[in-house]
Amino acid sequence: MKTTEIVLKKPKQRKSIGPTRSPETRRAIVEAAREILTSEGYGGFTLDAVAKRAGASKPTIYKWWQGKPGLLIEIYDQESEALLTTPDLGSLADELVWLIRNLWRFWRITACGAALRSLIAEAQHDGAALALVKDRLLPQRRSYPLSVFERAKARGELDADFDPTDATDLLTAFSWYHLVTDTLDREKDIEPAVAMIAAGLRGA
Amino acid sequence: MKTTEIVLKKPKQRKSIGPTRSPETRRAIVEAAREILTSEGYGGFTLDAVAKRAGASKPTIYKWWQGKPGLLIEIYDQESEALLTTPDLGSLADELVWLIRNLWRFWRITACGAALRSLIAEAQHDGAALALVKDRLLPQRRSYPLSVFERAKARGELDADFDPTDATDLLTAFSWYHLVTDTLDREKDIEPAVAMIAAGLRGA
Amino acid sequence: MKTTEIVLKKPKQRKSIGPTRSPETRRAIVEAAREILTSEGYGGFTLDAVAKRAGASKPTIYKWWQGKPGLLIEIYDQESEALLTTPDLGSLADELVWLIRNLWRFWRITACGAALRSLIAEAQHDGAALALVKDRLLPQRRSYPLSVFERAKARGELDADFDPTDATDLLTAFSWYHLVTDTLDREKDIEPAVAMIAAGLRGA
Amino acid sequence: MKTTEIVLKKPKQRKSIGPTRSPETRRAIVEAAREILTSEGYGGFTLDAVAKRAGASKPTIYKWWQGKPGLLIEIYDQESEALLTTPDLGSLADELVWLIRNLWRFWRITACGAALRSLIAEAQHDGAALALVKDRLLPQRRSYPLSVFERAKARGELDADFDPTDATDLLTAFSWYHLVTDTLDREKDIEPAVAMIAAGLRGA
DNA sequence: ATATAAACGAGACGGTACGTCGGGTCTTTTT
DNA sequence: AAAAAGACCCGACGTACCGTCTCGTTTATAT
Repeated sequence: MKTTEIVLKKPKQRKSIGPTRSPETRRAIVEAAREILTSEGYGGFTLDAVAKRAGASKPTIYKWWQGKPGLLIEIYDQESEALLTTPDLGSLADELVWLIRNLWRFWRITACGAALRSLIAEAQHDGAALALVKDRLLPQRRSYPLSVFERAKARGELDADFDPTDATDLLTAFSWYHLVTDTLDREKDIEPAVAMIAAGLRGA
Repeated sequence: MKTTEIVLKKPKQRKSIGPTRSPETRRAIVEAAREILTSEGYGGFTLDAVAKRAGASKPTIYKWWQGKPGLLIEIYDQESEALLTTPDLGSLADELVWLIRNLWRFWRITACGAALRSLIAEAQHDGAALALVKDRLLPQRRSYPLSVFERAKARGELDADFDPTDATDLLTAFSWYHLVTDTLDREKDIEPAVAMIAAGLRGA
Repeated sequence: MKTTEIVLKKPKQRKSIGPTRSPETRRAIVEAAREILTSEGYGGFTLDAVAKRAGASKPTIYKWWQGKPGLLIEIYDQESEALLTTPDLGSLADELVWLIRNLWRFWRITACGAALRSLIAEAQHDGAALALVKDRLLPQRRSYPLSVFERAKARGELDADFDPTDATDLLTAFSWYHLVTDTLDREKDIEPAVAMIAAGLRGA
Repeated sequence: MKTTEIVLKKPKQRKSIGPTRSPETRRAIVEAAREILTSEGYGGFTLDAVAKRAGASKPTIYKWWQGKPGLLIEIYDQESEALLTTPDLGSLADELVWLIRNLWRFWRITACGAALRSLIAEAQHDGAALALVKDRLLPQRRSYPLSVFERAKARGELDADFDPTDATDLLTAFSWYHLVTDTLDREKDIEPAVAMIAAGLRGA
């Protein structure tokens, strides 16, 4: 995935603001990383490129984010604030479909899809990246569908003591699978999969 | 992931055997790749290392396999011949559990787990690798659980016209998820997941 | 000196004609070598390219010409038959100027200039090439101006026992210098140099 | 020209000394290049070898010297400081003989002979190398015999308005010819050639 | 006021791997 | 017996990122 050199804007030079971390530099780096990730994907996402675009220096990036994975995590964290809460649609299955479709669209539109793909790729050869994914990303992601399951319990679709962990993992696996095979646009696959899982939950 | 240089055996030099592809060289290269993948993982899997260990030349590798992804696919193809057929265990759920457990063990024991992890990683920045995965690997893998579903149909657990595609993809997603998060040893996760899916299938 | 792939004509495939050297193959190889040398220069003159263009195989080239230098020598030998004999111009200096100008033009027009440049380049790291140049090329080249010196003796411009070796070497050096610095078009440099040498010869 | 691997000393690792070019690295690279050139000649002079011996990295070499020709030029420049000034010997011819003999010895003893041979070889297929030779090397070399000609003018051997360019080029050609034919040890050839040229100069 | 300490841009640097090119050798097959 | 074909190893090429290491500058804080 060779990428052409695209320089959208000349970053203005920042200087030290004394012995405190510069929020401006921090913002510029994350922003540059996000832009590169969006426009070039994982292939063009090198720290050299990020530093250059941000008008920052590589040591600064390594100091605060340790490396690629840390920076990617921060991007994911920041941007995932924008993930919408699932509305009450009357049934567990409908809400799960909505939730996953929303997640996929979020991944496609924001830099988070590319960030997560990159993280998964890194994690295959970098133990630290894998640890970050497991310790920082997954717990957070597990909380995303919690309200949906709570509502289903209130509705009586699920037992009150139902543990959503396994179901959540299965849904995550399903979404990751479409992410890494670059098939997030196949939204029609969502319904059958959710139907299968939802039926399983009811039956359980 | 710095790795120490491990040279197990000095490969003898091969010469050309005329205007035909040397099966010995081919074997040596695949074997070397498999060994490196097993002992070093994706991090140490460089074509330089493979060529050196195989006593082969990089141009030969690029000529016949085009690059890393092609070589990885071949390893996976070759080795996956050893995947066992699932025995008749009396129920769909039991057989699916057995099948997935067997797949995970196969991934852990052979080089195929590392190969698939590497392929998935490559596919995140290399379109050609992604295409290989989707066109060469996935179709083949979809056929793996076919006999299990056929038996379930014969048993009456599933309708005769049941299409196993969605269920297979979900099981694949589940396995890939554990692969890329390096949690193939959590076999206890298999049963709940399969139970959910199997219940969904019955309910459908 | 990156060169674009130029294939002027598709060489027809020749087959073995039995236990005799094929004159057609020989011709095709030399011709292909000459063409590449002319159009691409030393930079594009690889045996792979020659073999491909000639529709021949590298082993055939190595068998009959041993390698690049041998092939280059043959090209030079063949083509240098076309070098004109210097006419009687009435004076040694005039004839030497004519001779050198003719040589330079010959180098520029035919493949021999490029061939000699290539040979000189090869000879800087390849002892065999150097030996070929000294043993096969130089003696032959020394004979080129002989008739001019003979005429000068007859005319009385030189003593009867004059040995032209040193003068010839100096003229050769002068021409090689312009060859390797790619300044064979500076014909105006010829006269002053020859004047200097001719005056020296008279004075001697 | 297969060469045996000779490692005389294990180079100590250098680190960056900040955003300034490290003179130590520079020195180490030039030194390594010089050593390889001296011991192996042009045949063994690869940038891989230079980098390895210098304990430097190839990118550093390419960054500062662009490639082989640039490095060769620097070696020549640095080392040619050691060229001796020709003493007053009373006659132009004697001084020219002394000068050329000194040059040849200098070429034989230092790495400059090999460097110049390499440069000439490179220049036959690399336009940039040729340009370097013509623009950086030749002008400098033309100045070498200037003082000799000046003394000859003072002595009255030459007219005050004599332009030494042609004579210098002829002498350069003569020396290059012996360099590329690896006959720098034939010092007895110097006198006749110089005699011819000197006589020509007087006669002019 | 002044010294200290931290943050930062800059970019050099060693290192590893990349993917490619050309050289020279080997063996099978064809004539 | 000779040639065509092409596979093969080797070594070098020039480039891309990686992660680290100063340097010099700037500024808030501690003296």
